Amino acid sequence: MTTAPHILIVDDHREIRDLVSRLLSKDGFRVSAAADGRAMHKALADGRIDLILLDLMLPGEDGLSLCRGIRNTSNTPIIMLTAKGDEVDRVVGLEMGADDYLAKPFGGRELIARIRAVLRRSRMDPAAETPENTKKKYCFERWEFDTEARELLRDDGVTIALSTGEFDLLLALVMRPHRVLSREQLLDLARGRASIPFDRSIDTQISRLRKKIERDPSDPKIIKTVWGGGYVFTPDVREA
Amino acid sequence: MTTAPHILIVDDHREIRDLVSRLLSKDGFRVSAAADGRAMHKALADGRIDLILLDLMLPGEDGLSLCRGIRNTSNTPIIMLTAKGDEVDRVVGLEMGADDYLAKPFGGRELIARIRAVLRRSRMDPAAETPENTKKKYCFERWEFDTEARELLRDDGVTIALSTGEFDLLLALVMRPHRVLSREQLLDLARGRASIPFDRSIDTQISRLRKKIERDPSDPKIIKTVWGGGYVFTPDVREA
DNA sequence: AGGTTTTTCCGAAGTTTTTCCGAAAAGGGC
DNA sequence: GCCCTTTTCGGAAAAACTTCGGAAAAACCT
Repeated sequence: MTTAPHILIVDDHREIRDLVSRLLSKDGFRVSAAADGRAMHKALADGRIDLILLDLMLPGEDGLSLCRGIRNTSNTPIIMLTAKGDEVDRVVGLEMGADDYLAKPFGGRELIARIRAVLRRSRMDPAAETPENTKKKYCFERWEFDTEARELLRDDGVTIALSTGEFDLLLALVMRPHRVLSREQLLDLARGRASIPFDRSIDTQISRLRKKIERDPSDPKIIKTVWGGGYVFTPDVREA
Repeated sequence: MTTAPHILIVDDHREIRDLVSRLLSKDGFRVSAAADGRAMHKALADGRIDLILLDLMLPGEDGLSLCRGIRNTSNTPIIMLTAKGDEVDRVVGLEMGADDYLAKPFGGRELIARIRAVLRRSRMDPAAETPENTKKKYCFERWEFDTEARELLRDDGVTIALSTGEFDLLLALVMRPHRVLSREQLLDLARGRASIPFDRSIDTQISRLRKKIERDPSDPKIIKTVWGGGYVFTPDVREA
């Protein structure tokens, strides 16, 4: 994140606008406020807005309609705010193109958590431009891990091919050396999914990775097991 | 969560405290109670609290101010309790960092539902980085305790691996140096569970920890025994 | 089909808890 | 202070419990 995200709060109640503004600025966001659709469009035209908090109930043109309007011209993330946790509203809101939905009253921390989540998703979405892909090669021990060719090159010239899963897992590990990563974290980092109760797929994958990179897979030196914790990538990593 | 969440009720009325305590224990929660801010801070320091029920009106420092204070040092979820459903209070409460808000009188069902909801949310909060977790390393005596790699590094370069239990226990101690901690507290802090009558598991764990970090495990200098009291972590701890 | 990934399964390995007993510390009477 | 009793602690050993590794089979994906 290079600069603080700019959030636009659209709500006709002054207290809510003030409250949210204070909450968000205190957390380091830049904030603008608008009381109605007109003001919102003006704010959108004026500056780069990273996310819109949009009240469902607004005088004049309501939130749903504004939401649809915004979606026609941009895909700025939108979080809908609504007075009651009405399920129908939620479905409609998400259909209209909102990215998330929050019922009032909401805790400040929840609001911020949701904003972060939506921003994270929206930033990842346009694919490609993650820091993970910018680096080309990682060196550790006797290996050179080429993320472009998606293969491992040993110092004696031997090349080892990696499957997609092996590649993703190794990348997740190599980017976070010396840190214990739980299976859950690894699953999230390497596969982007949550774990189910008795998920052993990470173990299997680790096992296959070890067979490829460890000198003695039964006594691993590179990827160590932390009993009850997860796995650690222990060597120092040199980026190239 | 593997064990029952520990809830702290802060209210100056004895009846409320007792009522809520009974209500929550019956539902399987572990409960502590505090009558004022002082007692609250003590309870927070003494054990692992998963959620705080905080009355808005308290003698001495009021709930809002306490809430803000807590937020400065941790992000333990807070549910505010208030005598009247006053809108202003709620706005202020949420701004101060409360996660939810409940007007008295409230039903037991509702209280428990709200608690569950807040706990669920806080558990999946991706930004659940408490100040405790942000700290990476603790130094004491000849040791550097790396909480990310989950290992101990001695000044002569030797590294010692720690099991989950040893790690949790050492972390609980290191975060509270110079304080006598009872077995019960340690069990709560390190394992998040209550103790059973003749529980010696903490003793055994301490013994194993001593073998790893004490120069002479039979004459411990770092983790000292307080006869009839518990254990103290005596060295100064430097956070890094 | 062919390679890859996930799930299942169970023995192996590692950890934690409980049990148990002798040792050490406090308390009390003399 | 000294001896005896009671309580608490340390740590070895055993038991109980969890987690891990890896083979094999099933599912998945093109």
